[in-house]
Amino acid sequence: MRSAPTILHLDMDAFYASVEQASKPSLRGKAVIVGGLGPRGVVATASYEARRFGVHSAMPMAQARRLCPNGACLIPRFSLYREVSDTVMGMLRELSPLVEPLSLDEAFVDLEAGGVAFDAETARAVGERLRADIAAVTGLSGSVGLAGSKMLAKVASEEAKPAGLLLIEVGTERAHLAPMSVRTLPGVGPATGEHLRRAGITTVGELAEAGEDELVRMVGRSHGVGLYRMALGVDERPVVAERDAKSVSVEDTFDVDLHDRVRIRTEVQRLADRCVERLRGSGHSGRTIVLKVRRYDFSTLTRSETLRGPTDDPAVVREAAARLLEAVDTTGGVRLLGVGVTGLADYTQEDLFAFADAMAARAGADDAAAGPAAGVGVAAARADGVAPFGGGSGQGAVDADGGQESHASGEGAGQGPGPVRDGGTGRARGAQQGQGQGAGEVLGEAAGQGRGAGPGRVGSAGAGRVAQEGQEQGAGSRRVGSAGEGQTPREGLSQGQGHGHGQGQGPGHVQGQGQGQGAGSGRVEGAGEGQGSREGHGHGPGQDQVQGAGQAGGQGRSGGGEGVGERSWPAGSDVRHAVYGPGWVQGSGVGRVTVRFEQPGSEPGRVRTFLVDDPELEPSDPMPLVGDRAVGVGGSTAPQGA
DNA sequence: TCTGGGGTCCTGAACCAT
DNA sequence: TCTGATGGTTCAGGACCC
Repeated sequence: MRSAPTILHLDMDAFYASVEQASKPSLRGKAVIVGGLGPRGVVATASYEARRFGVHSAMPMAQARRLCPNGACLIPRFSLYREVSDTVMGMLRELSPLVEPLSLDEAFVDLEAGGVAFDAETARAVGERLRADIAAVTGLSGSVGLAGSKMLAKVASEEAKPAGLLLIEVGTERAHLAPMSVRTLPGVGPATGEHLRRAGITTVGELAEAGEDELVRMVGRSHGVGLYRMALGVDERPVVAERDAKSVSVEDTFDVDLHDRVRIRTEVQRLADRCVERLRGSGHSGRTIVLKVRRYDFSTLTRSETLRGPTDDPAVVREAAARLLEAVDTTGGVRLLGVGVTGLADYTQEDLFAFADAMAARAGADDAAAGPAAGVGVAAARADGVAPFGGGSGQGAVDADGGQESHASGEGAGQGPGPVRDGGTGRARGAQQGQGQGAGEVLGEAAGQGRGAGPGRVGSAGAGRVAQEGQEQGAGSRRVGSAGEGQTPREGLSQGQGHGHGQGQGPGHVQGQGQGQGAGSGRVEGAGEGQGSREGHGHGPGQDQVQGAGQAGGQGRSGGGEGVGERSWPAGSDVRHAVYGPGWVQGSGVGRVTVRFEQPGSEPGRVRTFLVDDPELEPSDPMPLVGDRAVGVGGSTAPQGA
């Protein structure tokens, strides 16, 4: 505990909602609710105007709408919040090198380390000036807490909200905390709070009186000791500028529970890929793979597996996640799936051991796959045209995915020296030929042709070529790989057809062409390693969007069955109209979208309604917020007239 | 009215090695 | 060889935070 209140905690007021109000003049002074708009969405932040109706964060969005029917419900725009946050954090770093961000809207600053404050008076002056500077630069308000420790500084900023500053003098901590609820203390949530309440402890003062031994007995050693010290106002934790990430994870909650085991398996594969993308993006590899499953009754379970060494190989993570899923009972339905990686290392090593482990786990298939070979592989393809693994390799007929259901099929053939790897069969060396159903991953020196359904990966390492072509017939919104032939009955919209053709060549270099035909709204995205290009066009009432580079397979994400061929315009998202300029979506439905044309700094703008497929209306990047030091977003420059 | 997403930290059980 | 103590690691789950 230091002798002067020189630890500053900044907490931006209703951050996401305030950013929305700053960037949308017509919302200033109005109730704004930011959060997920789907059937299972929850409130991330509500403006103070909305809070007066009882809306608060973590509340189901449906409930928030009932409480505040006239509030503007908007999806979060994290890229914009991040930009604003970066600006604010930059201002904090001008005060001190020791800035510890806790989230986009919150941070500790050690003013003493920055040499800008050594006593209560100078600390208060710095805090006031900071609040004014933030308001001038971003147009937003923040609350500041000042104290001799992090815990007290945070308590102070919470008390100062909204738009205030509170300084807790050193020496007064215990008296200041004593009458406050135990829930004020960090680490005391609903469970611990209830636990303490049942023991007759509701205030911090009562917590201090209970004594350390009693608290340890009640909530365990670590928590009990920490709680007791906090109750006395003792917190020696330093402000730490950089903290290493300990894990990376992605998770998705589904609008409706998933029952189809094949679909669940594919979602896990997709999450694993996204997780690895993030893992690589952060420059990490990781050793422990974690699968998270939340079931229909909201019970959550996790399963994890620790590899012999860290990996950032998507195939290894996919396979580990798939193995973990096998041990989970999903009957009854699944509402959330997640894949994470922990035990991070900031280096990437060739994950040969882990790969060998993964292969060994598929012993049966391995036997068939070793050695110079000419063979046939069969990978399962799913009902919606997605094959988690695929391709063909090895000798003899193999089932690449343990014999799962196959409703769609394709063919793949490869030739040439070098390993061909797929999800289910292990490796083979030498001249090879394979035929597989589904789309998959072919690595190695290979030349061949493949046809398969669903997203997969076709890449070749080394000198070789992979050519593929295929056709797909699918229905409704779907995930579409580049190549394939199959019939893909789908849940959701069940009409429509699509055909895709792809061709690719060369190591890490794939060129493709796509054709789309039909009434399904589809979206095809190629996520790419290497280089390449794909083209696509569509016919009929629906439209396929094709984007992509590199891998011929790629990943696609469906639009979600909102109707045939319709573009989606989530409320709050930014758009630009060829005639009226920049604006934001106020609402959409029954084939129409309502847009308000305004921007930060302008007067509240006019509202116009368009058909959802109006060709003059395009999604766009957020506009910058304010002033000279305004946050630039998405490469935008000065505001442009509407 | 039905509960997001991305994290961190802690605890206890099980297992293994010494 | 068996048994018990001890400590490290892994795994699963819970609580909490923003």
